[in-house]
Amino acid sequence: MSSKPAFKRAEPDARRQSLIEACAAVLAREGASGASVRTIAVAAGVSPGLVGHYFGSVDALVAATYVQTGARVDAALEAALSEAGAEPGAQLEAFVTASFLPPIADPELLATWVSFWSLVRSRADIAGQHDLQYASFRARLEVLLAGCGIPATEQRLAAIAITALVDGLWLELCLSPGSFTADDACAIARAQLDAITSTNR
Amino acid sequence: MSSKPAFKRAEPDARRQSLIEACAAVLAREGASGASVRTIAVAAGVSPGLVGHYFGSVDALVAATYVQTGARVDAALEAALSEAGAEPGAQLEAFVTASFLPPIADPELLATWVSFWSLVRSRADIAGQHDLQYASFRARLEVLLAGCGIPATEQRLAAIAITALVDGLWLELCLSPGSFTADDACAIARAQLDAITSTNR
DNA sequence: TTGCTTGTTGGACGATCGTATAACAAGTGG
DNA sequence: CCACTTGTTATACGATCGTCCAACAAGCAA
Repeated sequence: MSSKPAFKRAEPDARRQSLIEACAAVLAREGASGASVRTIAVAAGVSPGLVGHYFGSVDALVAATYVQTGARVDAALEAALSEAGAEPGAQLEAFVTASFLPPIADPELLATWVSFWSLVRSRADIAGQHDLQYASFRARLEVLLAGCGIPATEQRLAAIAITALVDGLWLELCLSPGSFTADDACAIARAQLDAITSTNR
Repeated sequence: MSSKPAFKRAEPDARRQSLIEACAAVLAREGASGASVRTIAVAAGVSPGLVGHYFGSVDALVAATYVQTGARVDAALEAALSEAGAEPGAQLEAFVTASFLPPIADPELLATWVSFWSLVRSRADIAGQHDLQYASFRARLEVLLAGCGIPATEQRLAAIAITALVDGLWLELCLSPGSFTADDACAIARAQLDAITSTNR
């Protein structure tokens, strides 16, 4: 009579990935203060010791979760951009409104992102990752703005404005989902893009 | 030979206020996960037991801190509004750009606010206070927009857009103070207000 | 001064935190 | 079928968490 195995071994990368996903889920559900080793381990269906085994510490796991979440967002943005064709205005619009469409407009992803924001001030590694992420986003925006004919002297402020609007809409869509819809957010973003591009045409 | 008193009694309201201020300071410095009874008590210069005595629990203290912080922001916004004169456009501009001037543009206040955002998803009382705060802000904006001649059908989305931009600029001004200045934020906000009001003139 | 009220302290309590590690077992090569 | 490697579990440890409460003392009234 054979009993089923007590656990199943996994590829190191697969196990790391599942721990990261569990960490993101816990951050979304309970926030940064609820992301304990045991809670994350339960969410991943493993024992608490595995967190230390693969990441060394909880802080490192949270940082790795930020890195991989940022990469996932970047990939989704680039995918939306590549489907927009060659017209610069359409590219910019697709890049911006992608934040309000799947897979980025996922409430769980938004909530996880808010948790990262809350950690920026108290953790240097999270702050560093944050700066990288947002500098990259703004730089990408500036390239797209340049393609739309925005003068170089105005690209920086325009990129900051778009980033702020996207973040603000993303935030409120996460915290008060009842106050407006993703379609509202898209319409608002398109209006701002029109205002920016039409004054320099 | 008289020794100095071991502690000094305070008016209940004054003590409550100092605990709230200490809580806000800790939230700004360490985030929501660092806002423990002992840390807050040390920041306030009192013993840990006083938190339970005045607020019953740490959660209640944090909620009270959100309420009083929101009231402080509201008061500052109204003060900026009352100094703007009677012209509707100037009133709207003053109300919006006040978020990037003292006393609202205080890095510590911004950081405290981000901590509240991070608690919305996991705590019903914080979520309720958040909805009250933002519904009030948007309603105030809609009145000012109406005064500028914005049609009733467009007031809601315009208020959402302005709120999002302000929050986004506020957020990034807090998390990445080096990427742009408060003056940049004011200029961006003014540009958005011009875009909104000029299309309905 | 004396007594009373009560704001305040400081520690006890069990629960949970992060981390480290010994014991176990799954999967593989012989 | 048997070692052997190592992914995995489970537990131990000290620190810190939130809450509670008995004891203390500051300030006022008499």
